Amino acid sequence: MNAFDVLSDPVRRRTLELISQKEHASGEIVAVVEAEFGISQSAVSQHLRVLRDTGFAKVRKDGAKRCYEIDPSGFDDVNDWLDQLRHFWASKMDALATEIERGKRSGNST
Amino acid sequence: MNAFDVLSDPVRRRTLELISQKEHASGEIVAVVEAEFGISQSAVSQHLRVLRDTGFAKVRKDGAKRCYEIDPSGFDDVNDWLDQLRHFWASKMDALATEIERGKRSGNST
DNA sequence: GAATCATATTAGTAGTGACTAATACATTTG
DNA sequence: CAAATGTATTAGTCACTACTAATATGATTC
Repeated sequence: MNAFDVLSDPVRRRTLELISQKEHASGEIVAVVEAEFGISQSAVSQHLRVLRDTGFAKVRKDGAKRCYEIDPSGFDDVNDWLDQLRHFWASKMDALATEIERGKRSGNST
Repeated sequence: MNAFDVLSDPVRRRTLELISQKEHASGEIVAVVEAEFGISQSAVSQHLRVLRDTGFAKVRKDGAKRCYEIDPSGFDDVNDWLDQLRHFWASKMDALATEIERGKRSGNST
């Protein structure tokens, strides 16, 4: 499964949101996702496996618990691809400057 | 279909690569994708529809031809989500500075 | 060491979406 | 207009993946 497929699942995106803020035990993730999506512990565990296997999450053992934290390396392919696209259209589209700058800066000196 | 689902398909990603560089007629896209992926005109047309419907591509009529160009607005959700995640882990992870700066130093939205 | 807690794995199922084949629609050309 | 070109749509099929239920594994507690 490639990086884009990983991010295409809403449960995995929510999980990444959680572990990007701070490390979370599997059980904590299960609690949140179970509440929000209504799926089982098993399902969450399978998603966590995907995140591990694809380099989006790292695990640490803490007794019987498994603590998950985000692993940015999983995003490399996605970032690279998006950057590549932006490179092309940024060099062509000017009327899009607003679009592109949106959310980055509120004033520029050009 | 949401933005992440759109990007999870390799044919659609390839199509976005093509039309991000310059406008292309449907037939040109079909030619490339048919060669690289071995799928039919119909399949490509269905992918183009998805890209239109989700704000990733804009179409212009040119006689019987349909010219597709990229529409950056489709990427907004993806960019926002990725930015949000980066915001959190950026405040925590330091060894990642390189990763984060890459793509920002050019002044583009990420 | 049995019971319990925390998580992972496995087998089987169902829904989604990507595909083909056929056809429709729209435009250009003879 | 008829034929040809260019693209879109539709119906049906198949593969994939997310899910549940059941079970396994592994750590903690009594």
